[in-house]
Amino acid sequence: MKTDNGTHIWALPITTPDGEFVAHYSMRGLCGLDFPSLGRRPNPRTAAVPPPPDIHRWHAITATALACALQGQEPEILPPLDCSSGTEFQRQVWQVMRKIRPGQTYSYAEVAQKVGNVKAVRAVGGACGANPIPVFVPCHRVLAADHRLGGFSGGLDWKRKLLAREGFKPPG
DNA sequence: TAAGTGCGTCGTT
DNA sequence: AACGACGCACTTA
Repeated sequence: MKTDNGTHIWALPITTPDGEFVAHYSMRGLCGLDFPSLGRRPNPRTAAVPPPPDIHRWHAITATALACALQGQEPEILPPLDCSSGTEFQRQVWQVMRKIRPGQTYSYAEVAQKVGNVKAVRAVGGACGANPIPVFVPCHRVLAADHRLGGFSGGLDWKRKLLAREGFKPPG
């Protein structure tokens, strides 16, 4: 597969107890993660170009890290993350999210404050939705100010599930 | 309390 | 110029 700028992207599956995720890699690192699709499963054999050794190595790390994260634990090591698809603002937001520990949550407003633009609350929501690497860039730990869930591009069920596995207690 | 409306504000397309 | 994974103030029931 290729992107518009001609860069190769490799898609490799990861089987977990929660279904088959798909990890996407550029030469720079992990650049995307898809939740299990309930539809037809992708065929990993359709890659036109065989993945370079680096990517095999990263993929092994990703698989381990994902298994760990799905149990609510913080992975010891991650593959390099390629966030180059994002704008400057989005990368700032994603960077802030990466500092949120499992079970800890921020509000969209708090993230906006962390990036130094308290008024960009709604834009933060947009940046969360544009996050290409959910789970590892934990946008599921960003909630509405009233502690409701807000949204989740992967589906609110996943947001609930990920938070629950981290021990987060939703307000009664 | 709960639910609904209106609006400011910002980044992205 | 239009649209949101927001947040707040402010009605209504």
